[in-house]
Amino acid sequence: MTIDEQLAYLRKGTVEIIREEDLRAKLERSVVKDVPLEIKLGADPTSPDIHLGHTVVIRKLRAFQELGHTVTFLIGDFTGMIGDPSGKSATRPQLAREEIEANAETYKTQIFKLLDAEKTVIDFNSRWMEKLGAAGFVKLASHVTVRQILERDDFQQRMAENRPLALHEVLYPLVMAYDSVALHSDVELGGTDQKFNLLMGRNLQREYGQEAQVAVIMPLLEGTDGVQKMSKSLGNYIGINEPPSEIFGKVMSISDELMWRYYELLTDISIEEIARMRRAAETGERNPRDVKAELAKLIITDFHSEEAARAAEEEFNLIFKQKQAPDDVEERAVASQAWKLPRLLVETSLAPSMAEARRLIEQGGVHVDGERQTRVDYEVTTSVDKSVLLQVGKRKFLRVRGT
RNA sequence: GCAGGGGUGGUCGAGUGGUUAAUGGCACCGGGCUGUAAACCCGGCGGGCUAACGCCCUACGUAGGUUCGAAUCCUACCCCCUGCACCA
Repeated sequence: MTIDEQLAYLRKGTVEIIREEDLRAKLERSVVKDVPLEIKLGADPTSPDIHLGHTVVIRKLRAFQELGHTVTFLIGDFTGMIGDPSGKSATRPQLAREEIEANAETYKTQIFKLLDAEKTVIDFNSRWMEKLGAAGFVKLASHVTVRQILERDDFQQRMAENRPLALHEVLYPLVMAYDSVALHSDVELGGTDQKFNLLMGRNLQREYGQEAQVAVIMPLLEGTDGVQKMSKSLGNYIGINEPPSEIFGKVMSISDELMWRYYELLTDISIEEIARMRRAAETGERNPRDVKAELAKLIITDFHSEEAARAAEEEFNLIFKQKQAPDDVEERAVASQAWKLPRLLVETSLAPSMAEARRLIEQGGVHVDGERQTRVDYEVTTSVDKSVLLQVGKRKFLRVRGT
């Protein structure tokens, strides 16, 4: 690829590249000197469950990797010990060394579904932060003024709105920036929420006499609700470790508008091709539903396999097109007896409480052997000989058999 | 420490002695319409017992108190936020 082609490839999906001229220069130099660029991506060690939102930037990391550059997946175990600045919840307990190791392993198995394990460096920022010591830290802090730090938008807002801003939160960007210095990072990737931190890295690198890194800023992926950013705490996420059928279902229920966004940020399909598909769907040439199913399969293929994707689609069609129960419903053993339906639902955890179970039944959300049951005094007799199929809502199935 | 403001259900936020399990929004759950789209519409949304009427328990920072009756009044305590702080 020519430099221009590389730039175009790297630009796909980005919100901003600061600065693109710098990136071009770095790419050119890399070719001339035959030295790969150092690409950095920081990760929080406290929640190693990766969802699709995280994969947006990981995919971009892969793009750099494909072009032959060195990518470092930096686990912020030191910053993690301080705590997340944006969360106002109680300070997180310090992670033990073993927990961090365990989380790192979890990260690896997940990110290597997208990245080339052979060419990915996993590092920890405690490696240099711990060596720094208090004196070193103070010295580090002297490179940045309070005014510079307070320029950060969310800091300003919090000051203006009289909301709390803890001192350590102010130090957070400083540590992140120092990571770039320690790694001699050429490019750092991050979401739009990281813009300030990435720029701080540039500033600090200059302070330390290094060439400033390029900040490649990716959008924050909207969650399944299509409005707020995808996050675990908002419950609008699709985890990459979720079972294929789960991913399929979640993707199918996103809005059509959001589907295009997912195509752009979560697949390798080109912008032009996506535009074509969109026209086809809007003119009725293709059913948007089918386009969405394609997307679901592509995503599942990334994290599971093509077969798993096909199987998930089949199961989905069985349940929702033919309104049948899937083939492989989990079977649970319960005592052989006559059960009051609400009691049975609670016993099998299909409902969290008796009150909730009654509600579900009365509202028509419960089927027994395919028959809707709306009476809370309905009785189900379980025995060893035959299993009974319970369905709660549209998607929860369970077979019970007496012991 | 001092001054002021504040702590209500998953969340935001009403409520300042009684029909308040606590208005309303959001989130969530079930149903309907569909392509399980989205949007929209209907219903629900602390828990236990009951086929049901209904009964009971728990809940408005914590602990006491006043009262026939308290989320609402009083006392103490805890926590959070903002401001003050030096020279004087």
